[in-house]
Amino acid sequence: MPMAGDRLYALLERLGNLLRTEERAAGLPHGLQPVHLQALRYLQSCNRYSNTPAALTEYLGLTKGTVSQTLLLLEEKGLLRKQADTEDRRVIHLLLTEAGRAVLTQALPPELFKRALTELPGEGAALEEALTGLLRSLQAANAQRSFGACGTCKLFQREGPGRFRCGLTQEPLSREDSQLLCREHEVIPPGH
Amino acid sequence: MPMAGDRLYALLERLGNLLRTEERAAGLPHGLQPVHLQALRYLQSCNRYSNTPAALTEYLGLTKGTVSQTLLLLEEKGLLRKQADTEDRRVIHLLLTEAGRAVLTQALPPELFKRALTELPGEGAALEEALTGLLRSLQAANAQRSFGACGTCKLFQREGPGRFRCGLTQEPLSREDSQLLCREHEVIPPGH
DNA sequence: GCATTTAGTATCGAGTCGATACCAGTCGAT
DNA sequence: ATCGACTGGTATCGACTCGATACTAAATGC
Repeated sequence: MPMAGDRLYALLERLGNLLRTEERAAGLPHGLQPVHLQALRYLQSCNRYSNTPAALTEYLGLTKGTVSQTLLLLEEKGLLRKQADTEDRRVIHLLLTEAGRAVLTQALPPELFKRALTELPGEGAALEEALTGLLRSLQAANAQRSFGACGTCKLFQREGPGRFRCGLTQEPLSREDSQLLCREHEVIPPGH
Repeated sequence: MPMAGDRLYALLERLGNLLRTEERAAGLPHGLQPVHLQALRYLQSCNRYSNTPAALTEYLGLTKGTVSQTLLLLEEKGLLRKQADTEDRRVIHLLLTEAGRAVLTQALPPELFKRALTELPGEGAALEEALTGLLRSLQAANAQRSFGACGTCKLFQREGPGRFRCGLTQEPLSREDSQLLCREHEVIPPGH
């Protein structure tokens, strides 16, 4: 007698497999593996504090050695370039090149996925919310960072229309900044 | 400007990665890879027509050569045994051994996942339905089989309380049969 | 009977991934 | 100011996945 959780687990696993298969196919023309596309996509949507190998490692949930290899390949293909940090000389920033951005817009998100989404009954908002909750629970259980958008962070401060500030670094933030993923993101606790 | 579909895509991808990581950890003590656990789980929940290498290949979305290797390893570890079909001597049936079942009950579903699920606001039923719809769309777009439970098939016939029949093979089905996954499963079209 | 299709296996190479070890830079404590 | 602990990143190695290709054997269709 399968419990309810088992079905949901199987469902998520199957969806994950399908997405991986699609990513594999999407990356094939460029000689890229699923994990390469994921790395590029992260670098496209993270803020300037979170575009380092260490942050990417946490995001992907892999070891730093593995990620280092991935980055080597992406650099060889000319899809990103490395830039040393001026403050901390151990840190390296990863910047997408034009070629890298071109690959992304061409390969992701898969066309099939977008089409399937339009046929979904009802708005995707509720689905998105439920999945976000599940992801947050799993991340908390694994002591993982949440990597949410800056504007949804506990430390995000509104100072006026279009004027924001990060409570951690005290830096001012633009509206574009507020939509980028941040490594230091902290979920706002449920009790508002 | 990220569209709504992009966020959902990223969400599913991240959840998939997390589940893979957990499966990796769960299989490690047994020397098993994520795909091995997935194979065992499928064989546990499929019906007697669908426990063949070919069916598993379609379910996992891999090539038959790859799956053949996976099965070789599982057989060496004594987690499943192969049984030749009596009708068609090309086909082989895959049966879990006691050891195989033991691994499954021990390793899956991950404890962390179950706990995270209990904290989900509202029932998981709606979430399950939405994800099933999405999965069906993607499967249809990829010309993939649905692998649904027998009792949800277009060809499933009810003949009385607890008495069912398969419209394809014309065989009688028990209540337990009706809950198993079938390779020949066909989704009931939306218009009821 | 002969060609075609289907189920499954064998082998090879590219590439992921974790483990381990290592180097360089930062930070803190005395 | 030097020592030690820690952090960011790289290098190397082995186990394993996965697709591609080629192959055998059995069923099927004409």
